[in-house]
Amino acid sequence: MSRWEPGAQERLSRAAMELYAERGFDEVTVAEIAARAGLTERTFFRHFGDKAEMLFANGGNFVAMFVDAIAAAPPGPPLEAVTAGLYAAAADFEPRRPFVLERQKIINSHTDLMERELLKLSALAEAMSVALRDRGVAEPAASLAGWTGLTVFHTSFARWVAATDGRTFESIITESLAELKVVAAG
Amino acid sequence: MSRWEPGAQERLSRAAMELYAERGFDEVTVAEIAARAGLTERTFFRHFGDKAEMLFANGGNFVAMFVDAIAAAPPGPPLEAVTAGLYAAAADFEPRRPFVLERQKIINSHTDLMERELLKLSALAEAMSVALRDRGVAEPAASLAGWTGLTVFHTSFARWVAATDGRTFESIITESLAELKVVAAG
DNA sequence: AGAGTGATGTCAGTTGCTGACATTAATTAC
DNA sequence: GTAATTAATGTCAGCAACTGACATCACTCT
Repeated sequence: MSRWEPGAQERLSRAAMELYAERGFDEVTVAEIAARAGLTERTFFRHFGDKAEMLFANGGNFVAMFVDAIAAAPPGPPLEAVTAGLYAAAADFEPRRPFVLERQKIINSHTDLMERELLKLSALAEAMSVALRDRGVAEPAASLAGWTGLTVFHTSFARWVAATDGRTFESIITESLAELKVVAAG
Repeated sequence: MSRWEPGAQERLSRAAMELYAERGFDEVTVAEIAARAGLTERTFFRHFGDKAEMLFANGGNFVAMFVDAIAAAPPGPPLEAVTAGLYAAAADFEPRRPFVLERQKIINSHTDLMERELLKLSALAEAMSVALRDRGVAEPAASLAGWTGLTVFHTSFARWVAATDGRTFESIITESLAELKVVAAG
């Protein structure tokens, strides 16, 4: 037993998600989030660097999924290793669809949050590029493949979020990859 | 003759660039920028939406260059229209290299500025996608080509900025495009 | 028992940013 | 030619994000 209710970070996350969904990101103050979590504004900033960060706090796992899949992929062309990462992500997202949609609705409704998301996505592209270089892929191929992976992920994700027909993320990625090869061939 | 010195926006831009370069983005207050420009903090925010925006204020022209080049490109595969946009941008950047490098140094030194830059770049990718759809390119090919254009631009730009051997932006783009085709072929 | 640790609270302060209203040269309306 | 309007700026008051310094106190280690 500790002096305070445990799980402060979790409570802050929940409170923030609820309030953002109820009233919109910039209609909610940090003090309100903290109050609903039974904590103080100052404590909020000890757990999250800023007001937006809580929506991206588990970004490390996200990147690791891609990187691990790339590292574990059998030898072959870089885009195939990246593809392994894409499928790993799709498998992770698919069962969490309701949560992911809710979160994305919040993000898409506010520019600051979109900025932050793009920063995280660019970090993903760079991490994939590094993972490819670790497999011996030279520049500029590694960076191009990393960013191409991001292109496929990002456009496929948008289609998956918008889909109303229950299509799987995986099938959208498969289609996008095929289409990309046609487009890139010029 | 008007009541005040003309060119307030220009003065604010210059003052900000100087101060950001001298002391770093977040060591400079808006009040200081305004004072150096002979204006008031309140006036600063009438010209620029926020402290970062001045570094991206001419982003409209930038996007327009790509979009116009895509619209004007002869009929052909989408990636060739995008390529026309890339070369147009390279021609625009090349003679302004010293300024571009200085600006990029500031941006790369601060996360908030990188976020904003990525937002502008994603707007570029979306604008290119729209321009391609206007030429009759279907989805998802249009989005994939637009974001692939961004991939080539962004990675080539980074190499051009880092280059110490005086290589031209155009030659880097040509090389990146060739490499991209190899990578995407899988 | 005493010392130390770690998560939280308290408080005061800076700064980005906004709304409401005032000012006044230049312009336009009559 | 005077009056009304406009446009760019100034003044002032205030909110909310974020930070640093220091206090608290259950728990743990020695």
